[in-house]
Amino acid sequence: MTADPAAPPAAPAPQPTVVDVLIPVAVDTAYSYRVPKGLALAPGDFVVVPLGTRETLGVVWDARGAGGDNLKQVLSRVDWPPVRAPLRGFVDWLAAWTLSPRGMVLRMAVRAPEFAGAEPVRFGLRRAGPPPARLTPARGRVMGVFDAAEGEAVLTKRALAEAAGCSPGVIDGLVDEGTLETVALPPDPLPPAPDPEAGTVALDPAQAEAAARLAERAAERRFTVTLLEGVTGSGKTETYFEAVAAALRAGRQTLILLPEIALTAQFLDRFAARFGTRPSEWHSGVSVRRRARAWSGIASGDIKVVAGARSSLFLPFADLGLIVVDEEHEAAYKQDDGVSYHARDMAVMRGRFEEAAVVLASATPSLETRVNAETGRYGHVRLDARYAGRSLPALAAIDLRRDAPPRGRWIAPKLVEAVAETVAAGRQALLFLNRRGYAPLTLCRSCGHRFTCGQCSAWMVEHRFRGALMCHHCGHVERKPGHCPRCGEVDALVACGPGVERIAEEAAALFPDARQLVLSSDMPGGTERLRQELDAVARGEVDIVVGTQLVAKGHNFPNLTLAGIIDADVGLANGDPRAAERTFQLLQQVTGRAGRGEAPGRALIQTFQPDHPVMRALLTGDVERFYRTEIEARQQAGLPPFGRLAALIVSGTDRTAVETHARALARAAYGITGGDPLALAPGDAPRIEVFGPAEAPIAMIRGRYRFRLLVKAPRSADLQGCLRAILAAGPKATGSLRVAVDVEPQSFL
DNA sequence: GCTTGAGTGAAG
DNA sequence: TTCACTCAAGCT
Repeated sequence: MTADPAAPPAAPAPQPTVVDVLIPVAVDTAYSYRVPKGLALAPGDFVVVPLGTRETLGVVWDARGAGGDNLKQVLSRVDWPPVRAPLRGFVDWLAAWTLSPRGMVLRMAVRAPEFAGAEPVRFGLRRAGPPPARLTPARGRVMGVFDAAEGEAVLTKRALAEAAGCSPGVIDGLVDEGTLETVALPPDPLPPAPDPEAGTVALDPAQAEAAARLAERAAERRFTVTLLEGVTGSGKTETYFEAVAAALRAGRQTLILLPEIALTAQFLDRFAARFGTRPSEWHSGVSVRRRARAWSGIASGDIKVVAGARSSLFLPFADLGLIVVDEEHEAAYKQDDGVSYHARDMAVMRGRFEEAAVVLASATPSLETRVNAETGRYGHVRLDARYAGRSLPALAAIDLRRDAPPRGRWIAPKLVEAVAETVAAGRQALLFLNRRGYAPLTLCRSCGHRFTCGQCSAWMVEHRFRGALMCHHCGHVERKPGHCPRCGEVDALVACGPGVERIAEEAAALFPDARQLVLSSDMPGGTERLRQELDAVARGEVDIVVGTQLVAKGHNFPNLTLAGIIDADVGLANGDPRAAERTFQLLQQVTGRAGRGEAPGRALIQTFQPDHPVMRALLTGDVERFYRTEIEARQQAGLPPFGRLAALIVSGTDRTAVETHARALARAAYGITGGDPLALAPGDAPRIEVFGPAEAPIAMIRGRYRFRLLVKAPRSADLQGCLRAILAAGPKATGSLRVAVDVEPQSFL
């Protein structure tokens, strides 16, 4: 990091002799340090301070005048752009809201510059002396590369080795002989800034009007939140791009938040088509070097648009004018480990601190956001028709009580027929089932033994590709045995029920000539491979896609005309108060994948409950009625956004310890809130209530037992204060036991 | 989060 | 006695 344009001019104000420095570790209070004579420090400055035996990076949080004699001294000031007041305010607020130590929140904001400080200089090679005395064939090829290049060529070692078809060792040898020399390469120039006038996109009148309203918000220098609600394929992205253009024209920066998996080449290319260049990317797949460069570019204000995953919320924007949260209903925006926060809600607050416009975009908004839009807390812009006159897919249910597939098969005859027609027409078909693995249950035909997880008693799911049985609850894996562990019978194990792998097997047998791809989050290769495969589907390299929920996320497959839902009832019965909302959102997104190109699409939904409100809403398109019912149910239950909800999570490796601790914590909570765990009054009760152990079953997640105590409060209650009091009064967690707080998404305004 | 120092227990 | 490990406290 070099020059610092954002730094305040040499302060005329009296220099503080003591500063409070927040350190990116798990402490909540900023520590006071003495300022050495001659060092000018202002709030937001990065500094190096002694902490215990080590030295650590910190940020000046407050510059109070004087005081304290036996304080340690600030070691030095680090020449990076300071953390601006809006980001400092955001860090403080987020820490208070999530009840996390402020240092931990700061950590999320300063993890990147640690890379920046270590940014390595890259070296190149150029010709410096006479050819070597001993000219081997490999050396000759290296010299040939320089001969072929014009003028003073400077090449990286890797590029040179590749061009010459030799190993890097050959090049090192030439450097030793003095034929070549290493020179520092200038840093890559930043990519050109996005140009709001670069691409012309034809918007239809409805889109143009919506775009104008969003652009107006983005051009203002004030905090607003607007819900952009548009059916899948209505051109939401192109519409909010106009808000991005407005922010660019106003000279301010934009952050586009996307669920990690939606950050594909496809999205970046759409952006490039409109703005002439790709946005800066920010997610876990971006290399350290590129992150470091992005961080400084964002801090200096040179980078105007960032497309990123939830961690990009903490980037040091110099002048943030617009935050877009795409697919705002996505559960992936919720961070569960470490500081637990909901990125959509935090985006709203970041916007508030930055005086920026916030746009929440979704085809199926979350209930919280929908209610906030209806009550006028958020603006509401709607796109009701598909772009360019394209129609929504034709939807039909396949009633599994009447039109069931033959025994041992899962794809109903009607759906088989539809897939055959689709593939024959040169189009793509999607078979969707939200269940990973081959079969959710394995049992012994001879003795009836069910394979359950030894750690948490959930069913073990067979994964045939891997030859393993897996517990989706706690991650426990074991090899699939050849015989029954109870009665010893050989070859008696049967797989019950379908998973995506089994559907893929069935589809492969039914359509042997079709090119098929299975997409599931547990497939090897990680997110990078997944991104590539999604792009391959978009390019039409696959006829039949068999996938779990990740195929629903923000992808445009122009040649996909059929969506078949294998089992629409999955997830409706699992006791989660959001089950219906989640299922509706998921199925709406999946069916919406069909017919986004020129050819019309259709969706077939296999279900045992065609009369369920979720199915009715999907089939009739009467979304309003569905939302109405769900919102009323929330209101009745006093759940967000009508009430406030948090969970105290007790976790540990010892089941009994977790249970006793949770009970003790619950007792402390009852003492403070006066709640009765077994007689919960619904609605806006005047006191905070705790759902006790009786209602909160113990779960096992990633090898740890976990107990959730739900704390419910009316909107007006001081939930954070109450949680703090409970934590202070409750027993102290020790050893592997941990107590975390999870504040559920809701509205702040 | 990280370091440190106390405490524990098994091997030497 | 020594090493290897876990655990809890404190860091300005």
